Amino acid sequence: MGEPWVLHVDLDQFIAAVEVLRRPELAGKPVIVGGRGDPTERAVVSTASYEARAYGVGSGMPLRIAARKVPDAVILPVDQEAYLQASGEVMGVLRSRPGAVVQVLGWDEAFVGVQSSDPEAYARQLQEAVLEATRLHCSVGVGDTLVRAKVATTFGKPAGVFRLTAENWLEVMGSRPTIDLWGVGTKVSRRLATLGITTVSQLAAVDPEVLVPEFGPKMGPWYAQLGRGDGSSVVDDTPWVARGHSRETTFQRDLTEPAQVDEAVRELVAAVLEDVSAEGRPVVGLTLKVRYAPFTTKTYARKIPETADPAEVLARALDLRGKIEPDRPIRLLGLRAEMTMPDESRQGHTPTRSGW
DNA sequence: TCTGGGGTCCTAGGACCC
DNA sequence: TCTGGGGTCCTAGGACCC
Repeated sequence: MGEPWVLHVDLDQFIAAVEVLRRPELAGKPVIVGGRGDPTERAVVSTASYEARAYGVGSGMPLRIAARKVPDAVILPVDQEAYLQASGEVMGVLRSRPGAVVQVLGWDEAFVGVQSSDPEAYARQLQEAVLEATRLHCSVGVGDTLVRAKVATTFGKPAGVFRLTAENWLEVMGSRPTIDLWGVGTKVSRRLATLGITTVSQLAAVDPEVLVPEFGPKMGPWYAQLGRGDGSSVVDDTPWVARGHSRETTFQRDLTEPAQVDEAVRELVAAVLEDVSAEGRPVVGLTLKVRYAPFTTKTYARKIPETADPAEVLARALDLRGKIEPDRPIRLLGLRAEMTMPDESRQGHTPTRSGW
């Protein structure tokens, strides 16, 4: 049987790889996938192939900039259906592995809980199975906690296997900046730096209570634990149930007319309602997030009486829309509509931060 | 260079109740 | 007349991830 291990499986350049599979002539070329595939539009890069990354292109970069960096790149539109299909096949392979408990984290990654006396061998067999069934390569992190397995994958890329446990965590991660941790971004790493904490080993050594005044009672101790790589090692395969749904758009040209804003709200609300109704669940909360030019965000939120009636939800949303700066000129860059569903209707688990 | 779109969770502060 | 302190709910705003 062996001891319990957490494996973290991450597909290599997933979206670009799926595109190359159906267009073999793109193999070896710089491929960039983003937006509608038009670099003159406001959009960003979803994924770049390794060939394109060599030019300094990465996810999140404006498509316009990416196109300038790689003049002969092949730029393709995002095709969610195709990625969802491929993702489903990969997850199916993972679930068919002996003794595997699979917790899906996104299109292209999952935790796999196993009992094994040779987790590296298990990981390589898993890679071979995925490759044979889908022709996609993946990297695998092996760990004694979820956090360590997740971070380990970085060192396994591409197509490799890497193990991180309590034993080698500090040796491998100790001198690295805190931003390399899963859950620490630019803002938090900067705030940690003001406390004199810049490396993982410094974070690992800190008294959790010291972080409470800066980050609060939950997040403070959580960051200290993250520095040590500690935490849960339970892989939970309970089906995931969404807490809410949302839609967001960025306008190719800023909106300035109230009627345009009305129309945009109607469209977004209708789109979110489709997702919610597809699950047959009611709505209990509405949020409109407005991106005003130049780059300030405002949030307008309302609890509403539980309802599954689309007309009712739309009416409440239009009422909320009335709060969008009625008394000053409008310049809207983007808009997001969110709906939340009741907690009671959730049966599955959520991969919460505190549950890591 | 100028920043997508879909999610999750945490925190602060005000309102209200006892 | 002046005013404590705890609990809970709600709204707004942030931060992070893929």
